[in-house]
Amino acid sequence: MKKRILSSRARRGRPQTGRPRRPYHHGNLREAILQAALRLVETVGPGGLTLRATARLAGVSQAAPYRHFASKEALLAAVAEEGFRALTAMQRDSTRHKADPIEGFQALGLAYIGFASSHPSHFRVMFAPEVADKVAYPTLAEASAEAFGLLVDVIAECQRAGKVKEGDPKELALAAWSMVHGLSALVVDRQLSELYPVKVEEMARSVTQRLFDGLVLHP
Amino acid sequence: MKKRILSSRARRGRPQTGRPRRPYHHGNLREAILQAALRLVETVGPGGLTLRATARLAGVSQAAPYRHFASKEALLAAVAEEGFRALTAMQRDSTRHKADPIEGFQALGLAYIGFASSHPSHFRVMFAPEVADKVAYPTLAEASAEAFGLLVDVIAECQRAGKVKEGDPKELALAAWSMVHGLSALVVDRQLSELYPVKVEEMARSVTQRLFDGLVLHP
DNA sequence: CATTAAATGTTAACGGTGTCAACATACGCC
DNA sequence: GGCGTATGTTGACACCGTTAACATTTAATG
Repeated sequence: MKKRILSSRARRGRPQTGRPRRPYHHGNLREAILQAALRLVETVGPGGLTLRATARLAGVSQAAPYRHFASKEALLAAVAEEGFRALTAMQRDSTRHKADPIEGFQALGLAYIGFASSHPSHFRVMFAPEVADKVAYPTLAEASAEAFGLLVDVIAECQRAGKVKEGDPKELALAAWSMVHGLSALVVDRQLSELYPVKVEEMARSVTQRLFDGLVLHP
Repeated sequence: MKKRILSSRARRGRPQTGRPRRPYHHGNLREAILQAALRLVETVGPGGLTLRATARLAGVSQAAPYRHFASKEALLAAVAEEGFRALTAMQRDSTRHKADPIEGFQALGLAYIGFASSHPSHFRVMFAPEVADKVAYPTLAEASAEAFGLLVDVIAECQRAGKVKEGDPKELALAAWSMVHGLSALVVDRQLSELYPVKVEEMARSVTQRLFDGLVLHP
């Protein structure tokens, strides 16, 4: 039999008529912690995110997050998943009301880069090496696959309309994804800050256009 | 006047005729620590690198690295710089003996992706957000600029030979860099593992070729 | 060569971190 | 009402980055 020491400390005298005084059970801690992590990532960056700081921001004890996330990595995976869903939504939005499928294609790429440059830290978490074992987080893999699917679909549509060259849409999508992901990564990791004092959107348009038209002259 | 306690511990009896027994001063600790960090990064990844583990691997005390690197970030910056120099060398090698400048252009891209996929952790350090303030590490910025310069030069050469479309070489280089950097990042962050069970070099060839020829049909 | 300043390495400590075990409280179901 | 279980808290451990105080070696100066 185990001893039960240190029981029932500081019983509150009254029901505390003012505020109900944050009850012992939070109600929706998982969501609250996710939101706190989101906010922290956007402010201090992915490397600066701390499980303990997240708990403090959510107003709970240091170990409370472990009831909802198996580890810091799992929390980051959840943040990443949230990011892929937001990206997908933003991309879907961008293609709405585009008559020409080619315009939709380009809009998708611009939206990708737009998301990255407006939420750099969130973008970084989505591709952070700590969460690379996405097989361990199936819903994360699914969310990421959905974003890629959008791209494959619009390319196939362009091909049916005779606006894009033939070939496996997935292969073309990989080329397009590489391009916008590369520019996004360079922007997010501040690799271009002094090189090109140009607006990001301008770079994005230029770069995607180059991919559309090609670089090489064929006489 | 300060007390001098704990002085002169364990005087060695003899000059230790066998090995000279690692002297108090290492001789070339900076390089040794850099090498240790390199090895650690390649084994445990950039996030797993620890200043203390680096010191242990180099066989010195935990605080010794601080005589040569101002902080963990500075050590990472040195590792990154080393990476850019290795990348530049590998790229330079790849263009040697290429008669057609276009071939040299493509070889540069393939070498970039080859470096990334054969040294993924090192590649990640080179673009890690922790070292993003590259203004603080001028030699790092210089090493990275040199690699980009290689690309700009070969593009200008292709243009002079009438093999590549006109335009600011730096702008074209940005498109090319984005593409190979994007594919590299996706490979390195294992974003394609199940999507494309194809050899990386095959993907690299396909993707760069798509950039050369363009995606769009112009009737 | 003898002194001594500077460079280089060590030890010990501080606050912070991820994680876990033991414990406390509240919810929901019988 | 009683009780199992989910949820939250406390306290501890090992490890980390960083710094201050101290030790040892090298190099410069006479």
